[in-house]
Amino acid sequence: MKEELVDLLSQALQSLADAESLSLPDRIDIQLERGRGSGHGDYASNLAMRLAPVLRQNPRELATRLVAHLPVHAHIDQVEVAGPGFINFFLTQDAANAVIARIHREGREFGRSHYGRGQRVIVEFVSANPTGPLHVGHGRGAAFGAALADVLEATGHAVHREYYINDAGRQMHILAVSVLIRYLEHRGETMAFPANGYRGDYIHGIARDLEAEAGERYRITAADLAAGLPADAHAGGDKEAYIDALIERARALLGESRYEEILEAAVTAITGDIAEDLAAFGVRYDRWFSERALVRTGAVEQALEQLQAAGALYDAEGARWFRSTDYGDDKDRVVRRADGQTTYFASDIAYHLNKFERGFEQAIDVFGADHHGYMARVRASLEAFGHATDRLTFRLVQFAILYRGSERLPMSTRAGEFVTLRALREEVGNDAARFFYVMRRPEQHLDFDLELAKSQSNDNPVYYIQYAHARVCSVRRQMRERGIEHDHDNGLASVSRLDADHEQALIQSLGRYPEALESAAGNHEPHQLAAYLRDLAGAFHTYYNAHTFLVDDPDLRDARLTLIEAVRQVVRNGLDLLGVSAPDRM
RNA sequence: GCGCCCGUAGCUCAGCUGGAUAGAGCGUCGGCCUCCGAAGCCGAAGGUCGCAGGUUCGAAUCCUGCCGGGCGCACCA
Repeated sequence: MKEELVDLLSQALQSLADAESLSLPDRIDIQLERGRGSGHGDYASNLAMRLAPVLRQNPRELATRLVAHLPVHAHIDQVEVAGPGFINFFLTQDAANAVIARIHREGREFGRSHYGRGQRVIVEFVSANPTGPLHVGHGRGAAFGAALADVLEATGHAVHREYYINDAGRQMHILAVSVLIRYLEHRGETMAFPANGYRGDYIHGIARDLEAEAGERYRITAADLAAGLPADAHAGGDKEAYIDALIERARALLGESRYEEILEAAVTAITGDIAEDLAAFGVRYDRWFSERALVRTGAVEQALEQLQAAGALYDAEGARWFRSTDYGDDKDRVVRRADGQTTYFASDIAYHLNKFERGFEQAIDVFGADHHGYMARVRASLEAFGHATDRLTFRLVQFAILYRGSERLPMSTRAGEFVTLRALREEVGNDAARFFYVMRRPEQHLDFDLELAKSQSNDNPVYYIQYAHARVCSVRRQMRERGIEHDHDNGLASVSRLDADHEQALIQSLGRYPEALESAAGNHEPHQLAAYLRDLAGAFHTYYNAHTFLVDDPDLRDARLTLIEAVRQVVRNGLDLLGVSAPDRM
């Protein structure tokens, strides 16, 4: 409908220009927006106001003459010039009602579009380091990324969901020795735990599994392991130096292959745990992309060579640097350390290059807000490769702060007292968690109140929407109990009976769904969909309270039942994209 | 110090990429179940859109500068 109106306006404009021999600007962007209720029509255009200064004319008069040149259209009931020069379109009731039939015809497909024109887009999200279970902060990235991917897919993008596993580098070694020490403890050795180690309970679990599988295979004595190490932090030393020495010592004592086994076991266990957690949260991926694999295949070296060839690298202070300041970064970045190791950033460069080499036209990175410093440097590297930087979009997801009522819950990873995503899901359920995570703009800090998410009360927005769905189902059950038949075809034929204000408002709301979805996708803002669903549910509940559906008049009754079934369908379609269930009863 | 994000009702937030009287929920106050689920509905009170400039027909929205808050600024990942 929107497109048709744009078309009509441009015809009118042409016709007016011909009649008055006006010289129009080359490009005219005709904008149409939804009238926001109160008497401004279904659609409004500001065309006359935008054109008035260019043509040196009064906007209202211009609008009036434009309207006079508008072709007649069956779906337009009335056109009005209002305010400073808006052209307001009022659609006929038939045109508005047509959406009901369309919803029933398209069912689960209703709202889906080709807006994205099949564009290949890769969405990378969560990508938490495999050093421990996901915590509540990651949960937001998961829910947001999943909803964004689904929304993009629904609007005609070819979406690929990917998790980048940072399974290379120093932190993996810290993980390995953390597991090793717990393992040795279980075997009766005693040794102070490194200040810089991972002390979460899950480390014990991995150590125990390792023990069950391999028995004494990794047994070394604590005394051997501790021999010649510098002082750790609690002994007044440097925790970084200590743990690095510990890693070297462990590798030497165990030998490279046994050491690698421990590391492998630890990474596999944690990655598996993360994957299981996400799957249970309804978050699925097309691929888990390993950083180590990237290093192993030489992709990192290749990327560096390409940068070298482009003259973007230089050596200084014993290390090799990427001249990212040439591309807008604050400072240049090390890609190869003085010890010869490539950095995490070097892998990241190769990884992003790889995304485009795989043929994705758009890459979207969903990052935690604490990673915002990366945007400039990653973008810089792509620019150095000659890729258009607008092909890479970052979405920063702010932290979720947990509350229990008014009490703020502390969260810290290293200390091991963090709240896991799993614990959150168990406490409030997947539906509430998924919805709460995406109901706010991602840039907005999220206050996540556990009590509120759990409460089955009217201040919980998840239930409000789900309840709309359940209520329709309930009406259906009631109908059967009373032995009433719903003649769906008659309902469709009788939609003109839906002339009450509440019904028209509800129909209008239903008609907005495809646009809401498109806007959520286009702006990468799934929360718009959440907000839309709340509005739709609100319009439905209002209608429910104002009118009885199961009336004696069969035409009216069928029409109303057909209408609320359409509501049920749209609520369900929308919730589905957000990963929230649409229960038949609650 | 530099960079990114955020300041909208008492609280938590929308505001659709500049439009016509700034909207929800919670909370407060007052109403609605012999009627399809009250997990609901109706009404009232509550705002200088952080502050100051600028851009233009028009600014919560765009630009600049301040003020306040969060988060980053490693040859860690």
